[in-house]
Amino acid sequence: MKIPAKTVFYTIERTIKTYRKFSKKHFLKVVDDITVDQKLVLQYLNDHPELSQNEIAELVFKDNASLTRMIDLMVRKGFLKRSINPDDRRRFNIELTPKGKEILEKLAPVIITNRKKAFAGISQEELMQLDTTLNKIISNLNND
Amino acid sequence: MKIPAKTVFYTIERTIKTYRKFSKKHFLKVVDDITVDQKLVLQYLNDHPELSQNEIAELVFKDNASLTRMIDLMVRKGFLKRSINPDDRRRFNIELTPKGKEILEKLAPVIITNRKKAFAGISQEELMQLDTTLNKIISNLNND
DNA sequence: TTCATTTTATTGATATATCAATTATATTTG
DNA sequence: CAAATATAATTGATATATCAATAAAATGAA
Repeated sequence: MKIPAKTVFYTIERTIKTYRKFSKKHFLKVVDDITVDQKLVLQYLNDHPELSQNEIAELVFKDNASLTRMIDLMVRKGFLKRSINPDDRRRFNIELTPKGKEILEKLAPVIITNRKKAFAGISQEELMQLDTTLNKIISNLNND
Repeated sequence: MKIPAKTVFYTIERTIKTYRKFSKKHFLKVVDDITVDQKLVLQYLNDHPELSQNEIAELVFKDNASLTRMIDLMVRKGFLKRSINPDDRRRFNIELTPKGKEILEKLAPVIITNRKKAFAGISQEELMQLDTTLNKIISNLNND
C-alpha cells in the first residue's frame, strides 16, 4: 500500500516536470527558440508593462540575477526592448517588440489546448480541491 | 472568482518551490553544504546501491549530463566513492562514504518533521485525492 | 540639505539544465 | 566472428539558479 505523505512531493515534482516537457514540445511546434519561462515573462510584461524586473522575478519564482540574464537574452533575440525609465532611473521600461507580441499570439491557442489536454476528465470541483490542498501545504510551509 | 484551470500549474509550481526552499533551510540547520537534490541522490544510492547514473537521473528527473556533474561534485565533497564495475565497464559502482551516510542519518529526522509540517491539518484522504488528481494530469500529458 | 539606508539592477563564481556530439564498452545480428 | 547497433557516461556550449558583492539611483531621517 502506498503512503502518500512519503511520495506526494515526488508526484508534485513529476507533474510539473511532465507539464513543462509537454508545453515545451507543443510550443516548439508553432514557435521556435522559446522556453516555457520566457513565454511566462512575455505574458506578464504584455499584461502589465509597468512591472519591474524584480517584480517579474517574484512572479515567475526566480531571482533578480536570473531575470537580468533572461531579459538580456530576450532582448538579444528581439523579443523585448529595454529603455530607461525617466521616473526612476534605477529601473527599466521593458516592452514587447512586434516579434514578442507575435509569439504570444501564436502561443495563445496552444496554451488553451494544453490545458484542455492536461485536465481532461477532471471536474471543476476536483481542480478546486487540488488548488485548495496545495494552498494548505504552501501556507503550512510559510508559517515556519 | 478564480478559474483554477488557469492557475493550477502556477500553484503546483509554487508548492514545489516553497517546499524546496523550506527543506533547504531545515537541512542546512543540521548539515552544511547539501542541496535537496544531492540528498535525494544519496538516498537512492543508499537504498539501491546497484543503480546506474542513468537510472538515478530518471528517478530525480534530471538528465545524464547533470547527474555526471552532480556525482563528480559529490565525490569531490567526499559524500560518494566511484569505482569501476567489472561486470560492465561502461558503468560505475557508486557507494556512499561514511560522510555520506552520516548526512543521511542527520537528515532523516528532519525529513519526518518537514513532512509533518507540510501536511498539518490535511487528512490522509485529502492527500490520497491530491495524489490521484496529479496522477490523472500526468497520465493525460503522457498520452499525447 | 546631507548622510545613511533602501531599492533596482548588474556582475562574478559556481552549480545545474539541456541538447548534441563523442568515447568506450556491450549486445545484436547477419 | 565481424559489423552494425545500442547503451553508459562524459564533454562542450549555452542558459539558468543561487548567493554574495557591487554600482547607481532614490528615499528617509537628522
